[in-house]
Amino acid sequence: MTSPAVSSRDLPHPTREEIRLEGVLHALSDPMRMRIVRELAAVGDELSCSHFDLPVTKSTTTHHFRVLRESGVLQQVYRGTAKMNGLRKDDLDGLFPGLLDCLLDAAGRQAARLDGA
Amino acid sequence: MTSPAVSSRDLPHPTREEIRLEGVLHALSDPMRMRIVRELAAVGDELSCSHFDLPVTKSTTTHHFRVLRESGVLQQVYRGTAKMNGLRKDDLDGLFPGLLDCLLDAAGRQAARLDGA
DNA sequence: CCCGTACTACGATGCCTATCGTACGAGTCG
DNA sequence: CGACTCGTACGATAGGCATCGTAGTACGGG
Repeated sequence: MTSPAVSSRDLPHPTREEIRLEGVLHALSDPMRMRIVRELAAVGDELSCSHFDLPVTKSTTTHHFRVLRESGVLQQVYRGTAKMNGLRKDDLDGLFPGLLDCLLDAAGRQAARLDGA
Repeated sequence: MTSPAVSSRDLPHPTREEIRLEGVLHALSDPMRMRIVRELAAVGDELSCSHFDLPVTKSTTTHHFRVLRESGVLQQVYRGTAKMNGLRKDDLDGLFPGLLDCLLDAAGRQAARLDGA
């Protein structure tokens, strides 16, 4: 029960230079995907796909994670059977300083507002 | 040649409370629409639809302006035959402080980067 | 009143996408 | 090995959307 090795299954990621703002905004314009990113940011660590309990099937969950990865918002890596997901905060901050925090803050404000707080 | 009156033709706008982050992000995830918003922010004033010289037909331009209005990014009003467009900066800043400036900055950085500056 | 300008409405088209279900592959543990 | 878990692949479906062209409406000026 040592820490599980990173699998050789490779997942295509855009390089930092390939990340496009419109792609990031499109990825985050879906509530399900914004929810994933918010949870990831709140934890501040990598999370497995199965950690998320989304109101959609697993196929659809896989789809959303792929969109987030291909737009450059997440990095994904297999560890054993789990696929770990992490925010690409450094890359996003490097390209668009402050944007991620701003978006997360905006999402938090809207969530608080709509929850009748 | 007095200043042209505001027409009675009414255009439906969301109230501030009805504006949704996902709608705003979706609206700005289209390069044509981001271009419109950037130009509007740079001028800092209202502009008529015809001021913009976009590489699409006028039908498509109308469509993009409607998406921006219905998502709450723009306010539109007829003045004579012209339809004037203004950023709803106060409403957006009230809901999501700093977000608009952050997005504009991000778009500016990407434009500078891709223009080989 | 007629014309030109500014913008819209509508229909068509082709693509993208969110969702599902089922069948499958990769890895772990007994 | 065999069973179980995690996640993928593929096909289907339904809806959304960016784009166009054409025809039409609203407004202002001669």
